[in-house]
Amino acid sequence: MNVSEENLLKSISNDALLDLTQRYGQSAFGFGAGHGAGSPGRFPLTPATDFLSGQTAKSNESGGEHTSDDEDGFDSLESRKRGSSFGDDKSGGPLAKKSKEQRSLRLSINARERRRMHDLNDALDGLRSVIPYAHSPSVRKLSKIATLLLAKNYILMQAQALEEMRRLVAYLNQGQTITSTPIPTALAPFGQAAVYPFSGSALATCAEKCTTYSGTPSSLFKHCNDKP
DNA sequence: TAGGCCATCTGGTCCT
DNA sequence: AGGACCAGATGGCCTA
Repeated sequence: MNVSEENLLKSISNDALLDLTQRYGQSAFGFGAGHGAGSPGRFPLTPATDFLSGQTAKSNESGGEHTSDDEDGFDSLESRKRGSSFGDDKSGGPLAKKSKEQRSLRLSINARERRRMHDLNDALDGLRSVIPYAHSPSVRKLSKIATLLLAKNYILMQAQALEEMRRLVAYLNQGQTITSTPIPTALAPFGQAAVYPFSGSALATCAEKCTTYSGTPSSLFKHCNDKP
C-alpha cells in the first residue's frame, strides 16, 4: 500500500464509513452475474454481537482451487465476454508480433495474475462475510474500498469496546456493583455511543457527519445530499 | 450519458 | 529464471 492510500484509510472515520456503507444499500446487488433486480433500500448495521460468534469465513488459502479457465489465459468467461483485443494475435494485439514462445509465456503470466486477483477477491469476500453489514441477496455487495474501510472501522470499534469492557471489569473488581452504584460517567459510553459520537446516532444528519469529518475524501461523501 | 466499479492485460520491479 | 506484487490502461456493465 502506498502512502496516499494509507492516508486515505487513516482519514476515514467511523461515521463516514457508516454513511459509506449505507450508500450501498440504495441500489440493487450489482456485481458480475449477480446483477439483477433488487429491492432498493438501506441495509441496517447489525449489532456487533452478531459478528462476535467466532464465525469465520471460508478460509482463503492461497493456492486453493482454481477453475481450469485460469490456466489458458483466454478461456475465462470474463475474457470472452469482454471481447478484449488484449493479447489477441488474430486482431493484431500486442502479442501478434511476438513469437509463440513469448506468447505462451505471456499467457502464463496472465493466468497467474488472474489467479492472484481471484485469490484477492476471495479474501475480500471472506472479509465481507464477517464485518457488520446486512448480507442479503437483495443488498448490493460492498465495493472493495468500502469493504476495507468498513473492516478497519469495525476493528477499531471492537478494540474500543474491549477497552471499555476491561475498564468496566476493573471497576467491578473494586467491589462495586452496577445495580447499587451508578456507573461512572467515564464508563457510561460502553457500547454504541462510545463509537458513535453523534447524539441520536441513527438521526445524525449527513451534514453533521460531513462537517465533523471534513477530512474525509469528498469522493466518499457523494451520497450526501445535505453536505454543507 | 457520465461516473463508479470491476476484471483483465500488460510491463516493470522486487524477491527467492 | 520464475513467481509475486504493483500500477496503469482498457473496456464492459450498471446506476443515477
